[in-house]
Amino acid sequence: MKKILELLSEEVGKAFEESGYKKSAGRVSVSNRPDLCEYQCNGAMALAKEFKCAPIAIAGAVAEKLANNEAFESVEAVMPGFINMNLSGAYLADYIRKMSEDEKYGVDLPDSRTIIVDYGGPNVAKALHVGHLRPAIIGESIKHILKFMGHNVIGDVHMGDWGKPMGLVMTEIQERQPDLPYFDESYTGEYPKEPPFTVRDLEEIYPTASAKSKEDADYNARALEATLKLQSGVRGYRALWDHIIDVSVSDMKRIYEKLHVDFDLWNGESTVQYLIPDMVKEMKESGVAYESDGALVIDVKQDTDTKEIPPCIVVKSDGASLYNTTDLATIKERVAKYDPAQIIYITDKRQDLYFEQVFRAARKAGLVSDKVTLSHIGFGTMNGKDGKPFKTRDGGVMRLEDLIADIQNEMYSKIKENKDIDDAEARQTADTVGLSALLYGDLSNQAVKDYVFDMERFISFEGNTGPYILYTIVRIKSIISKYVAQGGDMSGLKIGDPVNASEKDLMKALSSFAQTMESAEDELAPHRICAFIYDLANALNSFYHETKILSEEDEAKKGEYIALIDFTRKVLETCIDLLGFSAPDRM
RNA sequence: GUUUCCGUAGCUCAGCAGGAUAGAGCGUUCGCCUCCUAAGCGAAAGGCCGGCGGUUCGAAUCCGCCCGGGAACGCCA
Repeated sequence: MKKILELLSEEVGKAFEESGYKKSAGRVSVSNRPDLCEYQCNGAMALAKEFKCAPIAIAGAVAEKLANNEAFESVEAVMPGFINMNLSGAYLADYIRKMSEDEKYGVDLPDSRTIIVDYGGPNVAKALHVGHLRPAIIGESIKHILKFMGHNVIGDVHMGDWGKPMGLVMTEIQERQPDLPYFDESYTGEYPKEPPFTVRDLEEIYPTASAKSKEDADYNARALEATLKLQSGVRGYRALWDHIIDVSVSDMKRIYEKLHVDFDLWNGESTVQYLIPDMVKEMKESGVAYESDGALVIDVKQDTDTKEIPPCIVVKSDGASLYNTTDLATIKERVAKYDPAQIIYITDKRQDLYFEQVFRAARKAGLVSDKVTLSHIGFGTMNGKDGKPFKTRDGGVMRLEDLIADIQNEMYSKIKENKDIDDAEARQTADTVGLSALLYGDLSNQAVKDYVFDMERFISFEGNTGPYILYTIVRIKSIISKYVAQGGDMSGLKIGDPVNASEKDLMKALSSFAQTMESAEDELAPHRICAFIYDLANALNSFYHETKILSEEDEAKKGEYIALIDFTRKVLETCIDLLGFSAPDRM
């Protein structure tokens, strides 16, 4: 079904045409002067020069043609040449009714593509920390948005499980337990089933190893050697690696679940090892890759470049593969396995240049055709209140699990302060509302920008926050359950024509859902949805205050109100689901 | 140094296929609960949209040059 702005633009476009101008001048937008009108068209002013006449004359002629159009309550030409319009309540309500009956609430799904979203990017050698928050929740939301828009979306966590961090961890384990059979290359027996470390150990081993490698060149060399041994398939190293993966992945799943983040694929850099030798061989044979300073590289410079783009290193001079190698091989695998129309990478924006190199190298090496879109969404940093990257109170890197727990605990205290409810329910509500605070606080910002993590602001029930949105939904749920308890029947209720300004405003807010979803998809921008539901929640709350719903004496009108707020609830719940959280029944 | 992203109210952020008086929230000030959740609603105050030029009838939005901040720039991811 068509979007409201499309429908209005068509009407106005027709009027332009009838007046002897081009139809495209009739583009209608939401008014930026709500005090003057609801919708506006600025097309007359653009035409003035071409037709050498005053824009107001054109606007006047067009407005006249629209005078009896049933879509509008009023159409007015205003100096210097604006066409100001107010919608007829019946027309708007009719649109909302159709929208509410549509499976996708009025969003058209013209094409369905296979899209792979590569997000999360945790490293199995390290515990998930705050730096893993943004890729997880932005990616998850984008995945939901694309699915809603009818695409076949595959989310891949794409773990870092094959690079130097693995070598570092193994080296440190060897330091501590040199007698383990994994390090004895003459050992031929079965390796132990139980891992020689716990998740807690792992969390501490990597930072220790990483620090040592920076100070101790010999240690660093051993780590690189261990990495290479793993990659070349030395049996003991593979067995130890399996333990690391098992321990780490089950812990990751547990934490991602708390964020409602769910991956379709738990692949990693290691997944595509089998493709690397042939891929590298082909690159050499075709001549796209050549040796430079001992490493194998692909030139990715282009004539149109405004800067020097260094070549993409495919194989390091020591023969080991790296991030680039596995990413290229992963592209090859994804194309072969899923034939995607698009692959979207969600990472820190510092990797912009890196992805530019990889994308170019992939195309140059013929790994993907030009039909496949390769996109990189680079997001900014989550900062503390001091404007610097977020740290714990003592300056360390905060574990993701602790961050989630902190916000949920804060929310718990807040709920207990405000309401007298039992602990179990408070706890559960706090988890739900706390998660909304965390996700909304992040996703309501444009992804590329850095943002300030401000616990107090995020958990506030006032302003543009997750809890405010949930509060609005809970309010609706509460009215509806009272309505049902009073004997009201939800089936067969229909939205009526608006009887007051706030009801009409609520409908106008609802009507831009399709527009919102389209821009969220085009721009891969969850914050568009946040802006939309914030407006919608405001419109609902204004309506709530001006309209007595349950005490409405006209039963038919009461039913229409209920139908309208229930539809509002559905739209709000659809949207928060796209953001990755849900609403409780009470709070 | 080069490239790139960002600079909007005291604070945190929207707006950017150019449009009429630049929007929210927080904070500040003032109203509103005999009534469906006041964790709410309404109102006031608060701005040379980093600066200077250009394109245009019209620029926060497009272009150029500056200034300020972040980031990246061959064997990390």
